[in-house]
Amino acid sequence: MRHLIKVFKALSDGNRLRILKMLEVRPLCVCEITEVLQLAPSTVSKHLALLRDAGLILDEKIGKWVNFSTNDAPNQSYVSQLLPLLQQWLPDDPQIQRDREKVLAVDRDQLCKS
Amino acid sequence: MRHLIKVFKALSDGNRLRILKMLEVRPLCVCEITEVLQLAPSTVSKHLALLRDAGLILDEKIGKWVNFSTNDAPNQSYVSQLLPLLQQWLPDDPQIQRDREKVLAVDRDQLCKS
DNA sequence: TCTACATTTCGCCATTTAACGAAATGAAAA
DNA sequence: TTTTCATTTCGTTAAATGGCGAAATGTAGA
Repeated sequence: MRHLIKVFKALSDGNRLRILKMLEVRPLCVCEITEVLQLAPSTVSKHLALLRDAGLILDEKIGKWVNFSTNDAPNQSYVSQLLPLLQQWLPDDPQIQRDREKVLAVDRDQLCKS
Repeated sequence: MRHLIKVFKALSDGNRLRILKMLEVRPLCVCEITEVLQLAPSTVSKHLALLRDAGLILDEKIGKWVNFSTNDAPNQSYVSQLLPLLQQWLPDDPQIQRDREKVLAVDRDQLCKS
């Protein structure tokens, strides 16, 4: 039960839901997510750690950046059944739509230097 | 998105998950749930209000008692897709199993007078 | 009407959570 | 090696959360 609670807790925050819906578009690094959510990098990092610990996302270090992506082939059954549901939810949410447009416009190399 | 967050928040507490799994056995009143969870009635009432506001359970006042039951025909799509998943989860959790045995043993008329 | 009692509401307290900035970490580039 | 910079960790603060007991609510039965 502990793991299930951890998954639901991870899903019960608006900013973390926004992150998951952004990652449906493509993998992202911390500074890209920071730009879209307009939060402090340390805050975004904490959200991502929570999502990772719940098994909802994966992180892969590539050079200077860490790429975060949705955990599409999870061995945990909770996540493998919840992620497809989440993918079909909130398609018309204006906040989510704005986030996704921003994701498409964001360029990592331009963004992260400033 | 607000409603989805409310549903996930309602699901992200151990005692509320225990309540939902108990209600899979049969409808229950506050004092029966109080007996199984060993919490104060006011605390249980608060948990139930949260689950009701999320659309996960229904309440029906019958005389002195209020019967709570899982919302099996919900018009909200989140709940209608999540409840079947929850029903197939945690079948072997020892805590959940103990709760269900207690539910079967509890007698409302004997219990609530004390 | 008066009493009993299941439930809810209110006020309070301890813990958790989400946010921030500053400092630490670690890899790439100069 | 030294600097740069993406990311994480740490410490702090304000708000949310889960718990309790006491008081309020409302219905059933005497």
